[in-house]
Amino acid sequence: MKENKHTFLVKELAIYCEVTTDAIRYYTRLGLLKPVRDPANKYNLYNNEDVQKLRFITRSKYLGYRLSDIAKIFNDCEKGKSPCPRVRKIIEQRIPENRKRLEQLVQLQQRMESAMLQWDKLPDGIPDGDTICALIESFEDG
Amino acid sequence: MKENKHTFLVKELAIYCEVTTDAIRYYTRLGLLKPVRDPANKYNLYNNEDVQKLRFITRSKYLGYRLSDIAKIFNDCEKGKSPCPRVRKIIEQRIPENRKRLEQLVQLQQRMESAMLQWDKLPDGIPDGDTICALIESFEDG
DNA sequence: GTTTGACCTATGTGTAACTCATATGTTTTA
DNA sequence: TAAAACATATGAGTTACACATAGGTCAAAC
Repeated sequence: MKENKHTFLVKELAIYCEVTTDAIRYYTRLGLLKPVRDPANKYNLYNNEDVQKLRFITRSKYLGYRLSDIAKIFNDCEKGKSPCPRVRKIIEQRIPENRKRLEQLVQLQQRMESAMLQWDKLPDGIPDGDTICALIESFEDG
Repeated sequence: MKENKHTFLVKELAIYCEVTTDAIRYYTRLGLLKPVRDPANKYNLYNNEDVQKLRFITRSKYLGYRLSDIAKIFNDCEKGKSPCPRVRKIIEQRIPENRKRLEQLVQLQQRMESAMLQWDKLPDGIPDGDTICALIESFEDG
C-alpha cells in the first residue's frame, strides 16, 4: 500500500514509463487510463495508479494481449473479479492463432525469396497486351 | 491476342476467379478494375482484361505485394513503362521487412508459450490494490 | 508586460484490405 | 405480381497508434 500521491502531466508520464504521449492520450481516450482533470487548466493529471496501469498495458502487449483484452481485464478488476481465467483463455487461443500467422509468413518469405532468385535470371519485360508484369506472371512455386 | 469479348457480372467474375464479390467491388472502388457500366441498369460489366488483372492481383498478393503496389504497377503499364524494376525493388525491401516481422512473431510466440507454462503452476489471483493480474505481472522471460 | 517556446487540449485523418450492414434499384422466377 | 436473388453506392468496423490542425496555458526571457 503505497501512499505516494505524486501526479504526472502527460509528458512526464510518457518519459517516466517510456511510452509516447500519443499512446497515452490514446489509452486515455479508450478509457484505459483515467486521469483527473485539473480544474484550473483542464490538464490531465495522472497518478501512481495510472503508472501501474500503463506498465500493465505495456507488459500485456508484450505478451500479445490487445487493448480490447486489456479493457476487459481492467473491467474484471473494477468488479472485484479475478481477470486470470480470462487471461488464460485469451493466451490459449492467441497461441495457435499466432502460430498460424507465423506459418503463413514463413511461407510468404519462402515465396518471396524464391521469386527473387528466379527473377535474377530474367530480363525486365515491356508491357504488351498479354502481359502485365513478366516477372510476377512467370513466378512458379513448388 | 485473344479476341474473346465475354463479359461478367460481379458474381460471375467472383466465381470464375475465386474471389469474393466484396473484394472485387473493393478493387473496383480503388480503380484497379475498370468495368464498363451497362447503361440500362448501371450494372458493372467486367471483361477478359479484368479477369487478367484480377488474377494478377491475386498472384501479386500471394507474393507479398500490396494493393497500393499493384496500383503503381498498373499505372506503369498504362504508360507503356515496364513495371519490372519497381517490382524487383519492392520485393527487395519487403523481404527484410518480413523477416523482421517474422522474428518478432517468433519471439512473441516464445513469450506466450513460456507464459502459459509458468502460469500452469500458478493459482488465479483476486485483484487487490497492488495487483491487476497476478499472472501477467508475475511473468518473467529469459 | 509581453512575447516566445514548450507544453497542454480535443478532434479528425491516415494506415491495410477487406467484411458487413444499410438502403435501394433490377431481374428472374414461381 | 410478389418474392428471391441479384445489383448498386456508401459508411462503419477492424488495430494501435502517428500525425496534423486549431487553439488554450504556462514559465521564463526580454
